[in-house]
Amino acid sequence: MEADTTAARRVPGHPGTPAEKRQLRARGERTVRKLLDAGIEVFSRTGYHNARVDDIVQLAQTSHGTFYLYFSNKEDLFRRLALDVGDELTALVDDLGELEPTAAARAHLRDWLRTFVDLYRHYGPLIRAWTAAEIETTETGRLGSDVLGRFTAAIAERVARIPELPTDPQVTALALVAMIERFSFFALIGQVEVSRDEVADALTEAAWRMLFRPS
Amino acid sequence: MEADTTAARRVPGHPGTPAEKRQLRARGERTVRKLLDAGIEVFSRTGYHNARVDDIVQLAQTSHGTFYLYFSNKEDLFRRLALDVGDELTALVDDLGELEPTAAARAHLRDWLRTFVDLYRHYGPLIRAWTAAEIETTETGRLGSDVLGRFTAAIAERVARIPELPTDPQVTALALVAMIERFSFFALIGQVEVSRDEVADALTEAAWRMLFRPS
Amino acid sequence: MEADTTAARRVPGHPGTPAEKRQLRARGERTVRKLLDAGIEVFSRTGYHNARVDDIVQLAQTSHGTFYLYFSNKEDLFRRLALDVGDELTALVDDLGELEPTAAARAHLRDWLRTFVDLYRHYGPLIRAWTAAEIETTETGRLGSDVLGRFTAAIAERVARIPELPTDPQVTALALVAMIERFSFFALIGQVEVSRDEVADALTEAAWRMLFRPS
Amino acid sequence: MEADTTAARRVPGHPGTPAEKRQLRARGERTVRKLLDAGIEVFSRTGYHNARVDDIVQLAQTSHGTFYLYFSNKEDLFRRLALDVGDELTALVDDLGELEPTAAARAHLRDWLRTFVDLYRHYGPLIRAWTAAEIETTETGRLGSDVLGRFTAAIAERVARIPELPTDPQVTALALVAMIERFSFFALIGQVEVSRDEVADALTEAAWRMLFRPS
DNA sequence: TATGAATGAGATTTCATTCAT
DNA sequence: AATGAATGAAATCTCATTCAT
Repeated sequence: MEADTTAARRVPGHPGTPAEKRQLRARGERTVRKLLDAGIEVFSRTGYHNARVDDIVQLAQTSHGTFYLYFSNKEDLFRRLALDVGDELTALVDDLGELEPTAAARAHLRDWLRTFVDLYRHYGPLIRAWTAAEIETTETGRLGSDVLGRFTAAIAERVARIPELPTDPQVTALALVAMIERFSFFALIGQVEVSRDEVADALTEAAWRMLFRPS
Repeated sequence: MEADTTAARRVPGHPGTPAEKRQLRARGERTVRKLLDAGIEVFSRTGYHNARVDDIVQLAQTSHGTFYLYFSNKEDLFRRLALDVGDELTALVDDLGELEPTAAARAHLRDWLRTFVDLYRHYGPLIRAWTAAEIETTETGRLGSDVLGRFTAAIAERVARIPELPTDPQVTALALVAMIERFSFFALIGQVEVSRDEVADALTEAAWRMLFRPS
Repeated sequence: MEADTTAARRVPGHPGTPAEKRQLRARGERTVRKLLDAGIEVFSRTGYHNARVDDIVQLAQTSHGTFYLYFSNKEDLFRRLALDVGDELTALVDDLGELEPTAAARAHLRDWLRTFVDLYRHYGPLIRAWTAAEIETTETGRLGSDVLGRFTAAIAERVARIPELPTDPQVTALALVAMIERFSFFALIGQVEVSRDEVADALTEAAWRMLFRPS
Repeated sequence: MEADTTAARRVPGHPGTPAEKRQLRARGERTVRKLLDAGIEVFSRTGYHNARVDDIVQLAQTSHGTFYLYFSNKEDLFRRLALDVGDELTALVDDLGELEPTAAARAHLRDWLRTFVDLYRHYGPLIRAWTAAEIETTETGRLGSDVLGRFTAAIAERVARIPELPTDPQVTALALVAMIERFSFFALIGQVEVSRDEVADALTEAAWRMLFRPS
């Protein structure tokens, strides 16, 4: 088992060292990845509070000790996942095009919503955990609000450029986000029997009606 | 002095056994009421999972023993509250008038949404706990889905009577409910700074736009 | 900090799940052993019902947590001990020689009864707990009956080979076992002041009289 | 509700008073009787420790308050029952005739054992609870030992009058009692399938063999 | 880097007993 | 004489986190 390592050390000079170190680092990274994935899975299945470190560790096929080697506690793991989601959502919002009453813009919105629904399928449970607001009212709780706030703000910015919209862009954006998030959730838990595309279509239609008068 | 408490000892009180079985006198009823109210308050403040029976009991100014006299555990209390909410929501939905493109209907909807927002302010934490899906995926969890399903169905029924609406009434209703519920939530937790009436107005506007073309 | 402990939350650890599942290392095994020994000691001193997990844990010099790492509850520990006793009794019964009206056989029986009395001194409290029938009328309760049944059956088999015995071997064997067990018990709790050897002698004499006519 | 009482008080002089008092006393006695009977039943079913005051009270169709009106606690009820058993056993032992190697004496013994088995059927669980020695090592615990001691002593007295018995009468008597008690128990719980009379016959035969050489 | 074992604070739950009517 | 309600001490049990190897 140690044979390879020994062999590597035989190589004279530094060349071998980095490689070996990189090897170890790779292993650690793999472990972290396994834990994060397990975290998503377990949080999804049971929610933040019912998730036990033990469940995560078992699914990741590691030990408690290892868990605390990489994360300072359960919330820490959650926070890292939340940051990931935040990044994804931020990236996503950048892809959102202009909101104009054109067929092209509408098609673009539909595609964008499809991506959102996919994202929600993967990370939804985390997003819900934020909004469930049951997490200790600390940093992590605010983190969720912040991400959601930025997400909404970015949309509001687009909404603001729509002429002749009587309502406050902030409020309209929030109504949109609310609908999109919750509808995705309902679709996810099977409250309504629809495919990913149908969800996106329905949301597109609803959003379009809210934003634009018919020509 | 006597205290054998093997867990397996008795069938672990199917939730609800205690209080539903016995015929309560006035005093008992008062106590149950106090506990239920304390439950709402505590669940609101800290969420379902962070709520400890101890908190509820303290707020209700009774003892642990008394709590378990009437409820078999925390979830049991929650279930009873959830049933109440279900009743209130069902009652509310009956008050929803026809959805027609008239000023009167619109005013009625706005009033109705105000009532909803008030209700949400009182019971919101419970509703969220349902949807957070963090409660054991048992009876109680389904209870939430059921109530929400009935609520949505009732709205769908009204929506179906609107002529010339291109989208599926079920889906439209769900989009509406999603928006209403989540927007109320965002408003409640202060994600957006708006009064009860402003929330109702915004929701009315958004809903109206989704449902009706301008004359 | 995290401490949601709704009882219903997990299937309440079928007794035995913990320790039987995991592969124990030396240290773990030592701990289990300490707990089992402490269990015998505490059950002996105070009886099954008065024994608190706390007592066992203290005597074993471990913590509550550790106890529940290996046993799902008090009854689980008891069950494991009962299985041990069952094994010992089964092994003992194999050592019982033929029952013949010879001096050698009688001497052998006396020795055998001495061993039994020793065993009873060690495990008696457990055996009594079975028969006290105070333990939940479940698996564990039946366990006792089973072991006792096998024990009696093995003796009955020997008895059946005695010629000219007018009574039913089964019944005779049970009468013997009844006498042996209960007399040991009386001796143990000091109902009668006799040494281990005196108990064995008395039982031998009584048994011999029941089984054989004088030559 | 107070009407009758008032009416009774109208009757001049004492005549009415006693009758009324006697009435009340009778009611109280009936309640005590109900509680004692319920005690036997519940102790029999579940043993001393698992018996909850609540079970007894429910079976007796009274309330907690009433229970503590007549008994100072659970042990008190048990003690009163134990005293009853003691009385019965003492009475029974007086009926035991001489132990002589005659057919008449043997027949008498068999009848006596039948009575014992009947008694055991009714009070056995209490007797076992004594001997389980799990009751707080107080007065009540000793009570059981005492009764059993007297019972054994009375038998030892008869045994002592048997000529040519090589073993100590005390020890022999105890062996007899041990066998009788435990065998009855085994029969009671169905360890062996025998009728009351068969139990008595088997015990008679075994006892006789222990006490007398064949003529 | 990894791990199984151990810990103990904190939550839940039971039930004998007392209280007020 | 009777009762339903309330109590709280004491027990059980869980699980996030630390430790020793």
